[in-house]
Amino acid sequence: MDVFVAIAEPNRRRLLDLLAERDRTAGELAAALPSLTQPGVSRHLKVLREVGLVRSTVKAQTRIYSLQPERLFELERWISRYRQYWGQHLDSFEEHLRNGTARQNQESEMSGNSHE
Amino acid sequence: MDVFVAIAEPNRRRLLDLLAERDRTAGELAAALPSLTQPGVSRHLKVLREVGLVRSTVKAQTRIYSLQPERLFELERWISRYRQYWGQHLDSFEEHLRNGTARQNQESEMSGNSHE
DNA sequence: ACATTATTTAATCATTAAGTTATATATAGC
DNA sequence: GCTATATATAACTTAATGATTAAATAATGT
Repeated sequence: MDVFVAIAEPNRRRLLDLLAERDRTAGELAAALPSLTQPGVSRHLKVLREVGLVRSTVKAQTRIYSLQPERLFELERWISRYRQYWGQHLDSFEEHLRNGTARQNQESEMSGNSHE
Repeated sequence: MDVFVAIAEPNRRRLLDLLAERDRTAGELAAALPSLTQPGVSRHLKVLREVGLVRSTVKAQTRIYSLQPERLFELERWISRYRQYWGQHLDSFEEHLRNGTARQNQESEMSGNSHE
């Protein structure tokens, strides 16, 4: 699995966000995601470990997880190409986003000029 | 499907990259991804359309695709939180990435200090 | 109207992902 | 050594993804 797939899962993004604040034990992380069972969280943590986005160290019976942000840079590098599109007028862009967020599937297809 | 899942697929990232250069017809895009069949590319384009990352307009029998970068801003907003981690020393960070890219699964688990 | 070109949609199949419960592992404290 | 606690792994099920081939749709040129 690669970084892009790893962060596609919202629970895993949430886990990373929590670890960006501070290190936490697996138990704390599991408790922070009440929509999942403990083994479920553990499996997401395993994915994050395997992809190199987090690291864990054993402390007594607990495992302390910490963020390993290096590989997020791949994402940064990819998105940087598109930064030109907002870059300048960030504010109006964010507003545009907020307005346009409703109409998803526009299927514009405004048809050519053949029969009119 | 959301933006994060949409860009998790490498062919779809490639399609966006191609459209970042310039508008292209569906045929040109299909030809640019020789590892996929034409219907396969068409389906990826459909995903990108539905998620709002591209738009298509009919021109004669061809469909011209163009990038619709707005929704990529969601990704930008998420990653921006992590930008603090490289931000300053970008160069050394990229090098670190290059070096560390081999050892993926570190499973550090350096075990506690109980039996030593 | 017919053949051709460009593209999408449908049907199908294999693979992968994610969730669940039950179980295993490992450490701590008595 | 036994029990409790913390966490991971296994086994299993279900759902989603992506690829393929075949067929449908739409516009063009004759």
